[in-house]
Amino acid sequence: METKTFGQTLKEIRRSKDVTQRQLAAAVGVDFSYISKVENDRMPPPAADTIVKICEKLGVPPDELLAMTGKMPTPIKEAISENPSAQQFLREAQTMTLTDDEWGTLTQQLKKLR
Amino acid sequence: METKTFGQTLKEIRRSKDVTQRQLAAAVGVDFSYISKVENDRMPPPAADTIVKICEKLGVPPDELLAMTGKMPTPIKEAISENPSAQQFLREAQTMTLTDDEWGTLTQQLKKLR
DNA sequence: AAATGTGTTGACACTCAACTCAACTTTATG
DNA sequence: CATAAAGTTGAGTTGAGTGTCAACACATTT
Repeated sequence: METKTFGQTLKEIRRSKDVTQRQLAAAVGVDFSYISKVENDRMPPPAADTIVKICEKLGVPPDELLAMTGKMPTPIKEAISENPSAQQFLREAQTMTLTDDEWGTLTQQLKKLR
Repeated sequence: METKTFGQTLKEIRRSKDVTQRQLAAAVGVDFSYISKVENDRMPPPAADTIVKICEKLGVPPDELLAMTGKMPTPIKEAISENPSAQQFLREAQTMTLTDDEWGTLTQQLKKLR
């Protein structure tokens, strides 16, 4: 399973939207040379919040790119940090080492809560 | 609700176990003066992994101290980072801004999975 | 009182992520 | 070809996090 890198993926999305590195960088608030390096995997992926901004400019949901990096946007991290119940949940979950399917089940049950 | 600080809590636990700052520091692998500062809240709480080591030496579960800091130990963070399904779950959870009770419910359902 | 054990403080150091800046090269356009 | 736009590269910067080191102070023991 040859998986695309973060940089390759970003480059493809950006090009498909006909956006230059400079345009993207300006919209996001970083230097364009940084975008170049990220796209060529000469630097690790940007901070989660920067990824979110990138996806906003490119008009795509951030989920795919975020998932590739294993990073979580600040709002989510804060929500967890401030919530002992959530932390408790995560510690339990980790000791159980859930499968993907099990996480899916939980996501379903999550939606049923409302 | 006057909440105890991290430093106060740590100091109490350490003293209750009759351990000196130097003993604790040596066991954990940090300078004893650092322990002093943390206990007096002159520095922010240590990294999550250091907190875990501290609790090991003191023979208490790390949950309480970890919860006070809103930090997550490396193993848990990695488990999430490597798992897109878990991230998906957390993003959903965050957009819903769950209550404590709802987190509790999920923790129950989590246990029922096995 | 001297020595030893314990705790406190101020200043400084080290690491890493996440970038920026300046110079250069490559590609597209008139 | 000339010019400009777009992309690449190496070196340096910045802030947050996580501590260290040396000096001192206080308490206890011998």
